Amino acid sequence: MADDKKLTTRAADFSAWYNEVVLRSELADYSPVRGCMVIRPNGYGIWERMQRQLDDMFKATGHQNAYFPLLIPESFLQKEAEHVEGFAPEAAVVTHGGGKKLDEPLIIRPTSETIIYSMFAKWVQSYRDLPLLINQWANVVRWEMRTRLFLRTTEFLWQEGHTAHVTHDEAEEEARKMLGVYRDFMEGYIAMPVVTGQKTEAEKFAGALRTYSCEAMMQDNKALQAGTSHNLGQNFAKAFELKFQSESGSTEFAWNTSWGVSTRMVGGLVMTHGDDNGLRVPPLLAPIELVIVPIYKTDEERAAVLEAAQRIVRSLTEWAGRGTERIRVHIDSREGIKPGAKYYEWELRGIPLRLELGPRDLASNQGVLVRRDTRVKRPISLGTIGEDVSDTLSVMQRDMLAAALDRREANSVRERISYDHFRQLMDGQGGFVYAGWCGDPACESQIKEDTKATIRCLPDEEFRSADAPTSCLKCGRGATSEALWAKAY
RNA sequence: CGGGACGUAGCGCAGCCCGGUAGCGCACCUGAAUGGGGUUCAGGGGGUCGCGGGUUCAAAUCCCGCCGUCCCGACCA
Repeated sequence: MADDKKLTTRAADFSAWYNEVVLRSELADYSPVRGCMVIRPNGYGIWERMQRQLDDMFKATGHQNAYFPLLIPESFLQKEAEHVEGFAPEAAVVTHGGGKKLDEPLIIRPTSETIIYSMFAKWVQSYRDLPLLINQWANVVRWEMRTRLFLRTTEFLWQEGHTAHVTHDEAEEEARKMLGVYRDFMEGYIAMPVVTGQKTEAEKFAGALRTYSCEAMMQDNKALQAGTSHNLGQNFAKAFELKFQSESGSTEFAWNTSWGVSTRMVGGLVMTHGDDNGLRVPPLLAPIELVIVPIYKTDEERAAVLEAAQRIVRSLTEWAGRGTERIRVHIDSREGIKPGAKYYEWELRGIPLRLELGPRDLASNQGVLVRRDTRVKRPISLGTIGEDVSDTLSVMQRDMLAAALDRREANSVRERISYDHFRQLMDGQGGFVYAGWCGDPACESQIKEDTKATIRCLPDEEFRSADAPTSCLKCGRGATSEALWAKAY
């Protein structure tokens, strides 16, 4: 496994620290193909748990899974003007098949609006066929200039929801509802607090009427767009003739939404919770919640400790205090590796809890439980280990969210500051700045040019300042809205 | 695509300036001891020196070309 004993510290260089944690905790590796990563079992285990939870949430809100083709005819992409402009530059194109040049090139999907709405058009005739609520788990390809493990890879795994509705308001409600589902998941499972809000015209999805997003703050104070939800209006319905007959007999175009989250969330997890000892995985997403490290000298002790460890595993997996969701536990019984080396290894991989178990413990029917987030050690009785472990995991899940929230608020600026002060801030420590905006795209792009900061979103009411800003951060004219400014990934 | 750095064992690097038997640390394999926070000793395996060409008696080293990676910009879930 890892060769160097210590991790580069975050303070020195966040990027180097991030890459090192991802590689050394065995979440992912570089692949032979430019910009594509290999997701290793440790990373895929976390993604799998994210998938399972989100999938349950999508089903609970009435959605069904389906699957659409990887290859999309080039002409499909061109049917929606803004969409092709946004995605053509980063398209990967298949030009040959069966040894012959294709009449029409095929695009490897960068997103599936076009192919999906072309099918929706066949499936929908009447208002009675609506709403149509579909989700797809898939891989997509976007040929980005620069890539970064999990955050921006050429190929990535994601989920894209696509729906069709009778009215604008119903589509709007759907887009909003799914944004809320994302927020619940990110805060409840990744323990990563987010600010929700609407994207500006400059930042919205190519082809959307309106885009909403979840914005999280990483430990270097930069923003990560962790999920988006779009009200597509009738743009794609018109491009693909997705029409239906209304109750009154008229022919109408449907209203669509699309929404997605990706393997980028794994990167967000690392940059939200990692520390100088490696990764920290929130318990609800950890493939293994508790690792037992046996300690022994003699063969007899080894036999006794391993036997006790197996008893604990049985009692934990049979413990029904969490209903059908059993505690995920692993015994590290590898020989020839000292316990201390195992501690470091499991800490690097971010496993939430460790149980140290040796002859001294067995004598008193206890073990030493160590939390990954705080690294605090505590003796626990083996008699009530199910309750104890389960409770500790719940506390950790809450504590990790609270810590991330505290950090975000400590690095957010809500006082009205001058543009000079803002530039200084963005040049130095960064962070989230809430400030007025006149609504003029010229101010928006000038600020981006000056500072590299962008409007992450126009925050939803819950996140807005108590005293609404009255003037624009840049030009001083009257503010039409409050904007969240930050440098972003 | 512009600016910078780099490519030598699985990983991290030295060697290159000044050409002459390819090295070090970690990891890996074998054996013994060790074992409550990164064990120790002994032995061992593993390399087309990114690729192609040139100069030379001789190239990891000098010259030319190409490819790739990373960092900084423009693009982005």
